Amino acid sequence: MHPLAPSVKSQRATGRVTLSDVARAAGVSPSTVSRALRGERAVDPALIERVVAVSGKLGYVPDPAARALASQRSDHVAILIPLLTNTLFVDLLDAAQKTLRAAGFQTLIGVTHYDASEEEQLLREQLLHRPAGLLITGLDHNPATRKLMQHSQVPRVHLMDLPASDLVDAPYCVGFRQTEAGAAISRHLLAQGRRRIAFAAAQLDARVMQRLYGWRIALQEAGVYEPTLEWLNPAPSSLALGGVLFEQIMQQRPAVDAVFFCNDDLAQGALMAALRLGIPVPSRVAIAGFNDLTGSDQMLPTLTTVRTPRARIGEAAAHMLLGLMRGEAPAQSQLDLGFEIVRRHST
Amino acid sequence: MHPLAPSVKSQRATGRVTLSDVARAAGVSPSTVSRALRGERAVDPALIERVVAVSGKLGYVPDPAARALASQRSDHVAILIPLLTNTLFVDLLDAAQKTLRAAGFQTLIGVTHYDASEEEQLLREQLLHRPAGLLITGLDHNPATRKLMQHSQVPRVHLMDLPASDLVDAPYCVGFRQTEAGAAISRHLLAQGRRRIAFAAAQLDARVMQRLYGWRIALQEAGVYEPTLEWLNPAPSSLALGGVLFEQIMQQRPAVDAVFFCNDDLAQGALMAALRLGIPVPSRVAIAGFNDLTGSDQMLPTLTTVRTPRARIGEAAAHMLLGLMRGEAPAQSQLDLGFEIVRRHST
DNA sequence: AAACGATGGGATAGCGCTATCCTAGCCGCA
DNA sequence: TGCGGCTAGGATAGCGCTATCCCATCGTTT
Repeated sequence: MHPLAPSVKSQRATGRVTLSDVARAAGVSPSTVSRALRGERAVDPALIERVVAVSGKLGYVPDPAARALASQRSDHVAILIPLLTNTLFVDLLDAAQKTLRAAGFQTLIGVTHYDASEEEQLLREQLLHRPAGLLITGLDHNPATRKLMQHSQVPRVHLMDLPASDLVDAPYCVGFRQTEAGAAISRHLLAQGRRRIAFAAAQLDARVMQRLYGWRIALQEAGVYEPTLEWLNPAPSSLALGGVLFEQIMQQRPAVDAVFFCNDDLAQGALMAALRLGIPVPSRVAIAGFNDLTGSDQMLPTLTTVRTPRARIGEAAAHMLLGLMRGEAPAQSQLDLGFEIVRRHST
Repeated sequence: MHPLAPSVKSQRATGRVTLSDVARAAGVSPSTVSRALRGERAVDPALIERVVAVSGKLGYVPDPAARALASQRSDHVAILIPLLTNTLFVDLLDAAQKTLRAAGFQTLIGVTHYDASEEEQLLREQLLHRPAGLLITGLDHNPATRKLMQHSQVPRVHLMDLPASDLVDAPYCVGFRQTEAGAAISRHLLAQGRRRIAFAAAQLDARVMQRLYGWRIALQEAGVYEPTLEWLNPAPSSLALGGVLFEQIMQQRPAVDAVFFCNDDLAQGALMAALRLGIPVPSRVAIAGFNDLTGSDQMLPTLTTVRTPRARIGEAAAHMLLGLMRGEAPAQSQLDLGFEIVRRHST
């Protein structure tokens, strides 16, 4: 064989098929292969075809580490969510991950456990990998976290939450109006003739507080607002806690004729407690939840709740992020996907 | 300033503090910094101290991409689990992730949705990133997946499952004996005087089938095994399906006096269905579940089940993997963490 | 006709590390 | 005294890409 026509496969120590191997086999320069494969700049269509064919034949797969090192940008997308035990976030995550994977991105998942400093630490670790994008739950973050995001210049989309008003420098976000949803379900209870409507919540994150505000607004509008009907517990949300809260409310405020729980797991726990205690729902007291989680349609009675479009939020946010990563400006920086009152038998 | 004593910070285009910067500032070679920081080979303790101090002062953080490219090994650990909607796997994941993070590893999570070819595809994508280790659920994988694992030489630990017998070439795994657990809960039902015990299952993965075998063994031992009492449904497991299965069983086999559901969500759905249908539990029929998931202690009646040590499995598997990645051989290649029958009021 | 920008290709210098080889110094031993 | 083996540091060649600069070839303009 002619010395200037080496064999197709290089004899690298690692045995990996590299971009140079493809270039040599296709008879073009590495630059051209790189450009052809990434669709960067203009490349002769015939060359693109040849390069693609050759790289397929050789089984060439780009090395993410080399790419990240050279371009200062990886194929990772960082995702920060509070919990994995709330199926809400799992649905969100699943949808986002699916969309991102299809576009060739790997997701780095960070679970903050509703802890701002853990969030900061996780973000810091994720940013080391120079993620191409960031999906982060909520809009409230500690100053260090905000600074990290600002400084890193990584395209990002916030999930679940929308800013109160249309600020000029508001970040990109996809979600729905938590306050309105809280008000809507409260108005539903009011429409059922309920007047002493309690609000019970745990895990008092920003979104829960917005639901509280919505409840307040609806009750104030109806002239039945009473501050002592707020049951706020900072502990993590759970079925058991829902039962406890419900029992407390019934004991301390027997006149309450409806309870709006900020999350379905609490409401489900309350329904179980009602069964246990023999308190008829909804005749004696109506119960409403939030999120329409798994099992809410299986309760006895079935649970009236607010269906939140978390899967669609995950997908839409991922799409918006993909656009941002390509350098496109999204049609709108805030995407409101709404919510839906699901009327069942508990109200 | 003397030309041979350049300023501490190099003027890289990226502005990043690099290992060379640290080396220059500490007056040693890059090799020494690299070794000192990684604890590789023997380095003079005084030098280590100096290097650590300097790198701290400069705010040096190693670049994972450069490291991965040079060493052919990243700081990622790939994790493959079937679902995120089953809290079982969430607990597993949370524990594993926590342990791995503490050791400086990033986790790449892949959700297979119980699909062998999706598992293969996910693994393929994850292997591109040259993970330092792999945690994978179960022991049953398609040939391509097995080949990928074999060929990649990535240290790995299998989760939840243990091989039937102590094979010589069995992979490392941490879990418990699913068959024994299935037999144990069945024996518990037998001990309660139940004789017509049905087995109801969905999402028929390998572990569910092992529980079925356990149930068969226990019932055969007691001489009450009957093949027609097996209710196997390949659909995904859910509360709703549990209710449907329970109703079918009660309708078609009214003499059944106990049902062992392969997962708690099915059992919970059955309990709700029983309430709805007015079928007294456990007096008319006992109900047992598996995994002791969230809410099982809140049911009416509370659900007897098998508590599985998934958090401990996640943690132990992560520790075992950390050892393997350091090149250590674990004390035992199979770690059985057992299970526990939780007797509550449904049996 | 000369000058010009636009187009599409190639050459090459890094990106920031680790792995490998090399070497100076030291000890122990014959 | 000499020599071999060990120890602990340095020098340097990659790892596999991308970004940048450069250049030849066009077609277009004044």
